[in-house]
Amino acid sequence: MPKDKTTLKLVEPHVDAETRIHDDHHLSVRLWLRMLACTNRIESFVRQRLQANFATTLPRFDLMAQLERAAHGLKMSELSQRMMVTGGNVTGITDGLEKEGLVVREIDPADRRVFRVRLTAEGQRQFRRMAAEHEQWVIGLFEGMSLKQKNQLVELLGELKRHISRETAE
Amino acid sequence: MPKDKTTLKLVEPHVDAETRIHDDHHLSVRLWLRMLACTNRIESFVRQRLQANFATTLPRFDLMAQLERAAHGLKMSELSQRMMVTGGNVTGITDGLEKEGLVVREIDPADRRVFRVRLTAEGQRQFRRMAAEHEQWVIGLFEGMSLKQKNQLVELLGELKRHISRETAE
DNA sequence: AACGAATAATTGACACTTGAAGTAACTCGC
DNA sequence: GCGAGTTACTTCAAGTGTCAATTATTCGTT
Repeated sequence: MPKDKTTLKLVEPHVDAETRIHDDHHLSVRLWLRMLACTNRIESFVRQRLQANFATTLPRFDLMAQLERAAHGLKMSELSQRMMVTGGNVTGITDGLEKEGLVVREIDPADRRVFRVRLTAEGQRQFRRMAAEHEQWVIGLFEGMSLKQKNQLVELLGELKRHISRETAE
Repeated sequence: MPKDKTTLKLVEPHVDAETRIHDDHHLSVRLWLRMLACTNRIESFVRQRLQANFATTLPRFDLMAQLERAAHGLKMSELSQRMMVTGGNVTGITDGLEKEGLVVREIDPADRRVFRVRLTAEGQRQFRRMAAEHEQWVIGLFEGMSLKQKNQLVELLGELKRHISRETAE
């Protein structure tokens, strides 16, 4: 596990992934890099807060978030799908959380290949504390946007997501 | 380096980071997770294409992209800023690219602490081939969106980026 | 000129991620 | 019931990423 203390210094905001753009680039590329820049900023902010306030990481938080709403736990493969990462990855993250007593692997009597992963009581407790703060961070980051702007963004991104799904489905 | 061949199988599109959302979540959190889902899809698409078509990776591509527009090369620290990653990271990626003869470290006579990193001729050639394709991939992914929608998104994300910069600047 | 502080880059420890290869368990058709 | 193919999970190597500590150099003050 990493350290408890983090400086929270963010990268210089004046120069970033988007700064490279010039007029000769196409709109789509500019859009993509701007989206990437926003996402990276938010993500790195959340990572640093999780590290500083809870000594944990985004993947761990993400895994616990998936489990929190699954009353009967999730299979490793379900976790892998929902987190959009490979199975080998889930194994490692689950190992870590299990070692700290935050989740457990339970054997599925119906199919002995399967593990059902569940939050422990302690895991529940910890996750709820983190989730509450996490929500406040996100709300804070989007605070400058009006309700209308946020709704527009949700709409447009929903549209984008549909198109991308088609494009990347082969 | 990983293998040349990639299956290009993307994660099942039916279940992803956003699927966890329910009505009781706040708009900002929903917005954030939707943005993250879009970005992750695009990023993983681009990664897989870079791997499959050029046997390279996104960080390498990113580093070369920074250098391409810098006639006199960039210092390691400048690369670090523009790529929004730490210095130690840049050292490693540069090592790899240098070993493959795509970039060179040149000593700065004015300040002997500094390396100026430049693309080699071979690096230039390779990058230009990759960049051309990369642009087509991105254009393809955003193809379903109208010009108006794309412009709206660029605008809204620009707004968001400004707000985030303020929030995360401490 | 010499000292201390600041800066540039590297290194090492650790975490996350992927893709490929391996093991165990299940399913289906015969 | 048995063999082939599939599925669930783990393991491994290589790359990416962070932070903290180290080394080398430069700058600013005295």
